[in-house]
Amino acid sequence: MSIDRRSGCPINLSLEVFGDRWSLIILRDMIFGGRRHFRELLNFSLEGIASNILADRLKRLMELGLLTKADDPSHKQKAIYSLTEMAITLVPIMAQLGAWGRVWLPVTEELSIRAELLEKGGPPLWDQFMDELRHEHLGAPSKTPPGTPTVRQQLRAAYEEVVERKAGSVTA
Amino acid sequence: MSIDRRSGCPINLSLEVFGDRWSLIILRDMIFGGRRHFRELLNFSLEGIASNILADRLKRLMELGLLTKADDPSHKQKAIYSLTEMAITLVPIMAQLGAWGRVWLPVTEELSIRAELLEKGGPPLWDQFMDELRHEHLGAPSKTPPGTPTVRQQLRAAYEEVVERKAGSVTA
DNA sequence: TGCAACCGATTGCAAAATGCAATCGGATTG
DNA sequence: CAATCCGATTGCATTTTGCAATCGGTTGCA
Repeated sequence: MSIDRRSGCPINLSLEVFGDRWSLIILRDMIFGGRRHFRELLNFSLEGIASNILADRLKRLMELGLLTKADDPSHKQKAIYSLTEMAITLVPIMAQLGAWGRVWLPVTEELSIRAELLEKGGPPLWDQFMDELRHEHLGAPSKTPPGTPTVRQQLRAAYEEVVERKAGSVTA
Repeated sequence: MSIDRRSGCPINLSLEVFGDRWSLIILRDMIFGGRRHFRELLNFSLEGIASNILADRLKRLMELGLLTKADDPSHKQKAIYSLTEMAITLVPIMAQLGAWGRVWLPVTEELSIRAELLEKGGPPLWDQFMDELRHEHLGAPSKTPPGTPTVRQQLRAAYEEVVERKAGSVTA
């Protein structure tokens, strides 16, 4: 697939890649949620994506060079989707989108804590995260010293802490 | 208008605001192109937006709080569209989108020079630009010392320099 | 060996969004 | 007073979206 080419403007071309309601959501779930399989993306989707749309977008994202697909050696039917470098470098865009949404839109606390952390961490944290994604998806050597919590672990821990605190304040 | 609320995730909510092919294009033309009138947005649109879609998106962006509309005192039929603070703070997102598109997509040189400048300038330049937009659209006092070229002037000059150079290299 | 659960999709269909072309009534300009 | 410009609106065909059901094959378990 090649994109429309309405114009050669970088913002326009970026919009032609993910100027729809689902492409960036799928990439978000892969990047921040660590999803790698079709069913994970389908069943754990917060927004309730339909299977035909998911299939269509995965295909499109592969054709555009943002994802690759490989067989899962442990299961003859399973496919493993991986982010390409092109998709991994979306992290700063995701961070800015999250930061903006957190300020201006009716976000929930538990779903925005990750955006807050990512914003506070700034470019150094984004770089560390991208490095981890390269390790996870491209097999690149990891630069983070062993024992250090990964960015995704930090984000997950913060999320769970909020969920727990909110649950506690109701029952306590 | 209130958005769909598929989920309270900031990235999802941001996508519900401008996860379509035109909303961000219109905002881009207002932010970087300085467009304020319906006809300017319609006739100078690189991507060729249709008038019904433009009308629909302007209405939607107003309902979402990204734009305001006012009468043009010089012409009883003219409406002046202004960016709100909510829209002005999209500048970092625009910059990141431009930077990413410039790397990964088939941009043209003259249309990506502005993205390059914005990327090189980084957050300090974005802040200066947002300050100018606040002055232009919200009537805020300008912090930039008089005599300093505005960011939009710098971007425009760079664009025209490329266009001129490319035209020269053909005829020379 | 049988069967339920799971795998990545595909199909059919209705509803909504998109995009194009023509046109609206009023305001302004020459 | 005619041509042009103003911000839209209308009609209509095409495309995209989203939901629900289902596909053929694989796997895990009794």
